[in-house]
Amino acid sequence: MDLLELSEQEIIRRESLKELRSLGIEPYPAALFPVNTNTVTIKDNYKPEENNFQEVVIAGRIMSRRIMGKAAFAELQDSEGKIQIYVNRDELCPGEDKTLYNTVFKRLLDIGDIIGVKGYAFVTQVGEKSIKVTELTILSKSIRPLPIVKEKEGKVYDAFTDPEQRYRQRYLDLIVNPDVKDTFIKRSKIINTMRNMFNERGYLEVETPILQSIPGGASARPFITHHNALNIPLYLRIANELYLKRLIVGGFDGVYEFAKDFRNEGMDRTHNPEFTVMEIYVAYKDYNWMMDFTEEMIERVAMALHGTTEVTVGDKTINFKAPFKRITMFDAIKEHTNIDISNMNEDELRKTCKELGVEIDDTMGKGKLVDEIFGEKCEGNYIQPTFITDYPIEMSPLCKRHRSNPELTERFELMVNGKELCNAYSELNDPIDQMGRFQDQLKLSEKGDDEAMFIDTDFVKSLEYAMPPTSGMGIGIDRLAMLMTNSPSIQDVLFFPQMRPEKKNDADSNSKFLELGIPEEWVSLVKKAGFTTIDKLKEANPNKLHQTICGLNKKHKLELQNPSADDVRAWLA
RNA sequence: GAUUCAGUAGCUCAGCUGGUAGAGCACAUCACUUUUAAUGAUGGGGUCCUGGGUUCGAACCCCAGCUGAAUCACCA
Repeated sequence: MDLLELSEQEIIRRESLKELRSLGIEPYPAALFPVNTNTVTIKDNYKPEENNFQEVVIAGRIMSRRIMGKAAFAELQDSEGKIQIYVNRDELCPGEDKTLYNTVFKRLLDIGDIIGVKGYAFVTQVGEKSIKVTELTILSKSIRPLPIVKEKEGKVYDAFTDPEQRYRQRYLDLIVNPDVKDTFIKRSKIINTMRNMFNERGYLEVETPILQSIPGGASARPFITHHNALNIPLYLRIANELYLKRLIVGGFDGVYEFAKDFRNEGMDRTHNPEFTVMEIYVAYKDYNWMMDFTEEMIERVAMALHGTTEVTVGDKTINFKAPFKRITMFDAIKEHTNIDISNMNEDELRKTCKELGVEIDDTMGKGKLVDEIFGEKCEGNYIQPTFITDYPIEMSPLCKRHRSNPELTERFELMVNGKELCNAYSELNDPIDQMGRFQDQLKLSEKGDDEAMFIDTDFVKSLEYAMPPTSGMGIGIDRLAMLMTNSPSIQDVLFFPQMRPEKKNDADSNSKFLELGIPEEWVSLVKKAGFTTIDKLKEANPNKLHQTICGLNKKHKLELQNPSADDVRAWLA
């Protein structure tokens, strides 16, 4: 790294690093550090009258410092929280040599450094539980300044808020914005709660292929890649449904997977190109059973996270207490439009869409028309958890026909806060019907629907060996996490949301500058002056370049022998 | 994809009608033994996102681009 590319603060920290080493202190020691407790345990359990926590060893990052002469306070942050430490010169350095306090602690350490301390708990005059430090070890020196966030009485000053920096440098976000950590701890708890419930019931957690030669199980545009050895295209999965159902054919009674799926579509507040879905399939069940199972699961998640079924989401309170409201799709449309579409044919549906002002196009079949009406007129109204049931058959090519109406399917979606959260079926296990439905998808595809499903003949073959009656359910984990943590954007529940790559530094390599006869020690100065490429340099005014780089030499006290104006002209010739 | 807004010091942000680049925190030096957004004094720190244009003169006006955000559209 070129010193001239660094800010003043970074240079000072690098010099501190050298000075530490010259004092015989390794800023990145190899040995373990024997931590015996943590900040929050001390804060929660220290009682001065019990005189406990009198030999504590903790480690963490220095988040603030208040130095006054022979005494200093600092805040140490570990994975659990923060605690104040008190460093007194004569307690840290009982002998004659006060270097560790005067030089190392006061001057060479910075906010952001990771240190270990040994000491004992006490309460300061203003009543704050603190650790008096008797030994101090540098564990890792930070050479880049951290964003400084200050806080007083719950009010945050100079918060680190720029979304671009927060997402690109999530580690900084986690260090300085403690609530962020909490969101991800909750996310993990959601998954664990679900996993525990499934395991209690004896269902098996499985893994299925992410690279698939036919991207099946959903309607979406896939990412495509290439396998060199096989010389075939492979797709990143858009769903894992067809593989999990093969496992039910294979004889497992319950299988589930927390899966990353990938869809090559737009990105916005609720869509990331890769996202997490949990899908579960249980043999000998139907979608009515699955509704009971789903509401129990979600209620349990809410209780595990919040200790109550009521969760605040934006300006709304959502109650996840089971049972949830259940309504058929046709009844939902009737409720919100006063129109009964249950007996309409395709032309009548088109007419109805026009009357309702729902935008449609010629590629849409009957199912898609119904879906459009629902999406436009109903979906947003279901704030409290609501099961929408019995979808038209055209929209659900993997779902079993309704037991009492062959135009419909035994399908439900769970709507919460106006958005779809779960999708579930009594799974289609009639292989001949399944093949016919795939062929209908092919027709839709020929009609221009670029999201119609591919035919997976191997999956149909598996059904021909007989799959037990099965119910399956999928739930978007990111969206569930958004609801349960009151996060308005999917980016807030993904550690590393997809971002456009940062623009590249287009500087030419130093060797190209050397070829022009520029001495090595001057190349970085030329770049610092703004001439980062040879092309830019060729257009430079030699006199101005000469003055600029000589100025930089002086300014940064590099004490190089200045080149003559003729030398500079020769570089540009 | 459309529209709007934003990009200035390590961080958060000012910057008037176009006239020498500003503050707080952070950093450096000094003072200070229980502070807590510590304090006081002094000081250093800038590719004003990038590239063009207009102008005697651009952080500011115009054009193009990059990145992000919001709204809408698309999308199980």
